This record gives sequence, structure tokens and C-alpha cells, in this order.
Amino acid sequence: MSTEVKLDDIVSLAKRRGFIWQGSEVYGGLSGTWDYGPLGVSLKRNIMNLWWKMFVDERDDMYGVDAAILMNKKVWQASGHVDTFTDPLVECSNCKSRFRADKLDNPNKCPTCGKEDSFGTPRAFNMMFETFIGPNSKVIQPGTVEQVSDTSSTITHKATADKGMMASYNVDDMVFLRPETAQGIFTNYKNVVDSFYPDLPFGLAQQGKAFRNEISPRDFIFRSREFEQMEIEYFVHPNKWEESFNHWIEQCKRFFDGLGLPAESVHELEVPEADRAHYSKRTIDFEFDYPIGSEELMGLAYRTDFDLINIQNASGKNMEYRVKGSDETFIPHVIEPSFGVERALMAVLTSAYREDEQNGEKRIYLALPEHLAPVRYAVSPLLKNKPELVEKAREVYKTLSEKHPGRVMWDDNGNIGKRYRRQDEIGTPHCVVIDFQTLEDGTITVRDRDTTEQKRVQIQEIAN
RNA sequence: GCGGGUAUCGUAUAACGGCCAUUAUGUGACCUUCCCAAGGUUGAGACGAGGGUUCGACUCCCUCUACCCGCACCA
Repeated sequence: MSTEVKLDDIVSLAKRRGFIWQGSEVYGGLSGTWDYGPLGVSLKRNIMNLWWKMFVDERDDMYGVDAAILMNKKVWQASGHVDTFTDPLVECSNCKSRFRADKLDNPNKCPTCGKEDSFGTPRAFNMMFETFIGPNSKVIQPGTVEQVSDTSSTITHKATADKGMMASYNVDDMVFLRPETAQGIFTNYKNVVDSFYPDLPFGLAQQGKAFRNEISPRDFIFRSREFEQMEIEYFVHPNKWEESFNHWIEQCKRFFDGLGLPAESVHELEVPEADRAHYSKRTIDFEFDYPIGSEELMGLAYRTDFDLINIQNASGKNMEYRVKGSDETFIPHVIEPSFGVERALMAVLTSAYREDEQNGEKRIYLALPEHLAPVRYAVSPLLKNKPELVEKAREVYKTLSEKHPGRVMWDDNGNIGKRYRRQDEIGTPHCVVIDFQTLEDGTITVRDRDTTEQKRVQIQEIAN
């Protein structure tokens, strides 16, 4: 029955039911930011917890870390982000095309329309967000609003222009919001080795926010300026990277399965050499069939020893690993499975969204896997004006809540049909109803979200 | 950032240079109801923000913001 899922339907449902709202909505919004409501944060956390359980808690070879978002500038110089994230772009005044100023064969002629001398001054585009640290970082200069310039040591802008002043910052105090979480792992590689000395292969895992100043955030939560990553850097012997790479292909699929994504909607894409990042010797992109088309869900990259060597060179610290009981030393190579939380969430919503017909009415429901559903059980008295039913239902609600903290909802609004529909839309797998028969024999009805069928079971049965 | 479009209660929508700004649904309260959005009474809830034209602007104009469709960008 469910055919093409439209993005608008998902966005609408997400807003209506309290999953996801536009960031800063009361003030007209802020592009590329999204806020999570009670059900959204629950769903998102369930996804992140599933990941952590599967890849950290249930494994002996994985260690969790949580690095700071603000990092020493040298991190981004060593990683190449300062260079590769800053592109000098020029725009053709005639045809509006844009080009990397440093990659033009003839810097005076537009390759698209052929017009000469149509380029203005190159403008620097950096994907990293900047901010400033320290009490002396800001100098206010009254009356210089007109002047917007940057010099080698000072960046000025109109931050306080509305007060007729201009703020001037010292670039030495400038820091970046991390554009990826991976570097927070690499910078702690040596700490973990020094403290735990794990056998190879071992991995470090991290979940956290990352920030990119996207030119054009788009497609709901798919591409935003602030987003959450779940990343693993898996350190291996240089000769054994293929083995681990294959291992992680399988692990990624296991995770997709845990998200309830149909296998036929996930596509494994071998990224050809020309399209790979400069540090990668092999990359696989897993794409998912979103309403917006088939787009990247996560990436799996063989990063070689690129990052640890960079850190070794930039910091002067030895990044070599010495095999226990042997003289063999080397810099480990790295396999990196990198997941975007929002992309996983959007895939989950896409594959769970269903419409069918019931008594001639459209029924919308989210067929979420039980372990991801924000609410597992909704508990209702059949009639809310019968105190004996309400009292019994409260008892059942309390019992279930103790068993599943935070995953049980009390619902006595309207009639029973309305409650079912409401719970359908937020993906509650089980609706538990207390009726008059409950008072006689202690059985309750449990109604299934996907089939809408109900069966009678003993209260004890469901509690267990 | 460029081009085009859009912006009305939570959601989906209607109309109008001038009367309390529609309708559906959702939502709060009360009543009713023995299982799939039944019914009744009653309440709250919107013209994205700012400026201009006008006696009067949700409506016309401008700016901003956000979203949608293309382009560009995507380490």
C-alpha cells in the first residue's frame, strides 16, 4: 500500500507529532539547524545507543572517547583542513559561474562563457566555523563601521555595527569548531595506547557534534550546518587492513539491519580512485534510497597511516606502535567507519513511514523497530469515565513503566480509536487496553501497530 | 552564493484593499461511549519579521529571514 514516501509527509509528521522542528523557529528560523522534540530526541538517542552498544559495549577491542569540540588550531593545519577547506573562489560577472581561482588555466577568462576580465576579487570560502578565545580577543573601535577588511594579523567585521562600533579580533585567538569528530580520536590515540596498551587491532569510538558552514544546507536534516557523527577509527597492522576492512563492511550491514532498513534500499558503492579523498586508498559509500533519491548514508574509508603520520610530523611525538614481546614497530593503519546520526535517523523515518487504508480512512503509521520506538507501550483504560477501569489501568501503567522506564505512555484522550491512530503516527508498537474483562480475569488486550490485531494476555505476561 | 517559487492557528487549507479572517483535523476542559479518528457542550490557537504606499494592508511595493525546485559546493 505504501508506495512513494514524500519528504514533505515525513517533515509534516515530524513537526506535528513533536519529533523535529526548524531551529530557532520562533525567531524565523536559522538555516541548517534543527531542534529535536521529546519524541525526536528519544528516537535519536535510541539510534545512538544502539550504535554504542553494538560497536563499543559488546566488543572487547573498542574504546570510547569524547573529545572537546574546540581544538588547537594545529589539529586542523596538520589534518589538511585549513588548506582544503579554504578555497579562493571567483565569480564571473557575466554568466555567474564560479571557479576555484587557483585552478583556472587562464585566470582572466571565464571557461563557461568565454568572457574576459569578468572575474572580481577572489573570495575565501572556508567550511569551518570560526570563533575566538580569550579575554583580550576583542577590541572595539567606535566609528569605524564602514571599514571591513582583513589583514595578516587582524580580522575585523561588523559584529557591533548596530552600535556604531566595529570589533577587531586577533587571528591568533581564533579557533575552529570541529568539522569532523575523527581528529578528536586521532589526537587521543597516543593517550589510549599509553594508558591501556591494547593489542592490535583495536578501535576508538566517538559520538558528537560537528559543524560545517555548508553553502547550501538542504533536504531536511540530510545536510545541515550542525550535525552529529558516530565515528570509529580502527587501528590495524599495515599488512592486515583488508581483513579489517571486510570485517567492517559486515558490521555496517549489521547496524543497518538493527535500524530496520530493508537490505534492498541500501547500496554498497565502491568509490573509484579519482573520487576518493587524498588520504584514502579504498572507500565504500553506503547509499540509501531516501525520498530525495539515493544518497550517502555512511562511509567506510581506509585512511592508511595518513593522520598519525601528520600528527607525528606536526607534534614531534612518536606515534609508532610496538608489538608486545617483539621488536617490530610501525605506525598503525586505520579503517574508518563514519556514520551521520541525522542521516541514519532520516533513513529510519523513511523506511518506517507507512500509509494504508482502514474503514475507508487513510491510516499513517511508523513501523519503527521496537528497540528504536520512542514509546513502546501506550496504556489506556477502555473508558475514562469508569473509575474502576482507570484505577486498574494506572496499576498496569505503573508496572510497565518500572519495567521500561521512559518508554511507556499514558493515553486516555478521546475514544479508543483516536488513541490507536495517534500512537500509530508516533510508531508505538503496542497499545495496552484495560477493559471490563480485565477486572474479572486479569487479562488485557494488546493491539499490534502493524497488523492492528489484538490479543488477550495476562498482565504478568506483558510485564515480562 | 546565483536563478525561480513559496510563506495564513500544531498540521492541512479558503478568501478579501474595509464587518469578530474561513474550513477540516489536531489540541485543553466537561459530558457521553464495552475496541479502531462516533456524538454533544465549551475553551485556546494564525496572516514569518521589519519598513513603505494608503483614510485603511493578510492582500500592493521594498528589505530581511526561512523553506521548496534548479545550479554551484560537498575535504
